[in-house]
Amino acid sequence: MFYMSQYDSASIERRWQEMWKRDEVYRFDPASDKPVYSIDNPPRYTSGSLHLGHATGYSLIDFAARFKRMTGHNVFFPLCFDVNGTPIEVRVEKKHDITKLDLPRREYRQLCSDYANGFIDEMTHHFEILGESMDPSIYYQTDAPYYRRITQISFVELFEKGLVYKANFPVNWCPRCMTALADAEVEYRDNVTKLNYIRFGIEGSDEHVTIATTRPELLCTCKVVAVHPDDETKRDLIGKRLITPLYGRHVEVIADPKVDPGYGTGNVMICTIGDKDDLEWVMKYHLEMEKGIDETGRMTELAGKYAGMTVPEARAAAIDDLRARGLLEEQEDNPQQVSICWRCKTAVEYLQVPQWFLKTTDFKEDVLRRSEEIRWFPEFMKIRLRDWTESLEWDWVLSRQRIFATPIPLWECEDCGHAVCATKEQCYVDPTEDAPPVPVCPQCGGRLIGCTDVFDTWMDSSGSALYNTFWERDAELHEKLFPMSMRPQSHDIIRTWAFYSILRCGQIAASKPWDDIMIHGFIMAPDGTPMHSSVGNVIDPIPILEEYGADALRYYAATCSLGIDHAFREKDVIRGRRLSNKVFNIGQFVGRFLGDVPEACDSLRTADRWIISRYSDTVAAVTRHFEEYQFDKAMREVEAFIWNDFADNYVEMAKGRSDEAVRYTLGNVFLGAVKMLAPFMPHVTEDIYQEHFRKTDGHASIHLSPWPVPLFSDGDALTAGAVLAEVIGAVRAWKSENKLPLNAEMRRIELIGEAASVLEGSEADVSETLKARETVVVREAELGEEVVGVKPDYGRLGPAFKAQAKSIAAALAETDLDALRDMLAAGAVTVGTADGDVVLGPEFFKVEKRLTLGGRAVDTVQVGDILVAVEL
RNA sequence: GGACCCGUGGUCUAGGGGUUAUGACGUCGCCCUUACAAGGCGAAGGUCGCUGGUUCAAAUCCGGCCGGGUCCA
Repeated sequence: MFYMSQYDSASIERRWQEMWKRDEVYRFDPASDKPVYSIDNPPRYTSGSLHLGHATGYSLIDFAARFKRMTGHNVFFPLCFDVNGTPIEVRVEKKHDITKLDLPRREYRQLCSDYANGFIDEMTHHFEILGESMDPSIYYQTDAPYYRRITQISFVELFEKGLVYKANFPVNWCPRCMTALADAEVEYRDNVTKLNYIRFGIEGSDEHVTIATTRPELLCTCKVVAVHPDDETKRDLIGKRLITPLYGRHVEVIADPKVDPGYGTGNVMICTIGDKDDLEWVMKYHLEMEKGIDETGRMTELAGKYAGMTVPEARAAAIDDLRARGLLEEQEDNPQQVSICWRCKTAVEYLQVPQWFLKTTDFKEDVLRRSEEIRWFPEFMKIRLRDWTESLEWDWVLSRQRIFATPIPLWECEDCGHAVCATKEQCYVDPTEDAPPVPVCPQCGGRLIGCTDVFDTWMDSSGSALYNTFWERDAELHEKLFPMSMRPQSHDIIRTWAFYSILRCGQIAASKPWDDIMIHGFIMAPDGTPMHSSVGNVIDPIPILEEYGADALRYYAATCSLGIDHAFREKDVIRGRRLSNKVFNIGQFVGRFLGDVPEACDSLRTADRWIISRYSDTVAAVTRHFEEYQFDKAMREVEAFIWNDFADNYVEMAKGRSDEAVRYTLGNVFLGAVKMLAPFMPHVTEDIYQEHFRKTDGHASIHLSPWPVPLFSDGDALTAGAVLAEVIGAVRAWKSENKLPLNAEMRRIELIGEAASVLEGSEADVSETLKARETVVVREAELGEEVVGVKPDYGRLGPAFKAQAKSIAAALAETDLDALRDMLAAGAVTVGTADGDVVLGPEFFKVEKRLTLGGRAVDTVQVGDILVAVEL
């Protein structure tokens, strides 16, 4: 027979990937009676290139999917893509050098759609070569009418429940994208700007007041000036009126405790509006809102001579004019954090624009309660959701003034502003093209105009648990599938995807969206810093995949524990490749024994009972780790078992055997071990299964075969096996120290002492493994027993004597070895402490003995209480 | 500024009250052994960030400090 000595990942992986696809191995069966395990899989954003973070993240999800499939579940794991939103628009605008105003909506949308859809085939292929077991039979993409229909229907329900309202309210506005942004879409960037000290005249006087501001261009909307009420030096100012420079407007001075007297001059000009503090004051004092900046980020007519300038231009011009008139006293550097758009990084302004809102703040308690019903992995990530939820002050701005997203299914009356919502039956509907459900306004008979706003893309995303469970598509299936089993996602989108999903499933279905949520971290560059294309440290996973194989990359993914970020470690991929190779080679060797594996066996040796017990304990531990999404622990456990216990120890002992017991043991243990590895390394395990086990185990794929169950765990065998491994290890070390090859022949091994009796029956295993002609177990030889050490067992003393343990330990430390030895030989040790004498039985001591063998020309190795005599 | 996570041999990492601290990578030595040299066996290498406290007992629990990270203001 021809054996490949090296595992060739490339050809083997391709072969099984093709088989899985052809045979639809991962197909979800809607008609099945098996318990469902459903995954609210993150639709991959159609941005093209595969990032190492995606490769790792989706592999973690795949581990859960494959495990659940093998434990008898009907797994729902959709192949899906997120095709929506501003990032695609940004790229398309860049590519074609256009803005959203340059093209009819339909054409603009088509450009985006073509661009994004062009990536889908390649991205699907990426999932396949990573071995992800997503099911194309339940495919979806978020820009499709069938998906958008669900988003719209859910909106119709919310609208009908009175949870949607339109308000003229200041929102975060991105002047580049020309759209409103939710708080969650705003990022912050450190920036240094100038703090400008500007003179305001005092009404009816020649004197002036100096005010420090970073935004002189907003002088045109200055409504009021505030000082701190406890600021003695400014008490006289309160109630007076000041004259704004450049504009000559008269504004009142008020006292407000929110003013920081230490910042600038302690005088604050309040404009409508520059930042969140302004906004707070606007609300508190009901200031009239004036719009100094328009939707494109340019100054309005209010700004007078600066009208039409961009914000930075206007700021520079205003400073020049102030300086020219002697109104600018000084400038100093002012570090600040500027709000920026998370998509395009443009500075965000607060603008008052009519927007559609979903009531959110009323549901904070609701979200918190439901998040308690969900099992979080890791648990501490729940705190992030709680903190975010509790800190929310505003409702969710649903509307965006963009194009490539789901249209808001509303029409508004041209005359009275009354809003008409689409009917559920109409959806999917595009109000910019389709007719409203009623011909004219039901209130005044006016003409209805289709809404041109679209939804925030989180409105689509947060409905994935509803879409996946056939909500409004198939009532019976929905009942069966909802809530879903598990949501996997990264920690950065807890405040968005997780939060909005919980919110909306609560509002629409009065339920949590899923039972479990699994949060993974990011993959960082090898030095631990984030990967950014601008830094040039992005690692492309494809060459890694080609060099080491998908199973090796997946091994790396398995080492990434949940919840925290991980630097990429190529050495772990290399380790993964070694493990693939190792397992493949074990398969080559063990395969020789697998022709005839007995159904049962009653002639098991100690070594067999040992490895079966170790195997059974491993199955139990690994299963538990999988249930808790602790893939790193599961992987470590499986790897250590296969490599150390099974290959290094058991297989070495089995080499000289061919009996029924060894065939039974190798067959069962190896099959189960390979199955435990299958979720992590689907290719090499499939290869071994197809080669050696398919006929006997009887399943078309290892991934459709049942998860292993423990056989038995025999405490005595575990102890004996550990001793056996220790003895073998000690003799190997002895050979190594004596510069002997491992396979050096030995005449005789004698295992001496009471403790050696556990190895009775394992003599052949010792001989065969260590190349000894003979091994004997002897309870008594001409032995001398010498106690070389007596140590108090603090692990027993502590619990037994509690507070007294310290003085006992101190007294024992002063007692010499000979005295302890003599007292122990007599049965008990008496020590004097401050509280009187204490009598300690032998159970409180760890006695180190050395056995001696008189008069024989042999080398001896001590293994615990066993003396190993080796004779070459 | 707040919340959360993390500081463990040269590097990365496990362990979350019990006295001999896990493993990987790297280093060194030996070995081509009826699968695997991309392997096996063995060795060296750590006062578990610092500092108080709780406890009979702390890498582990608590407080403070230092350092790194993430999310948010």
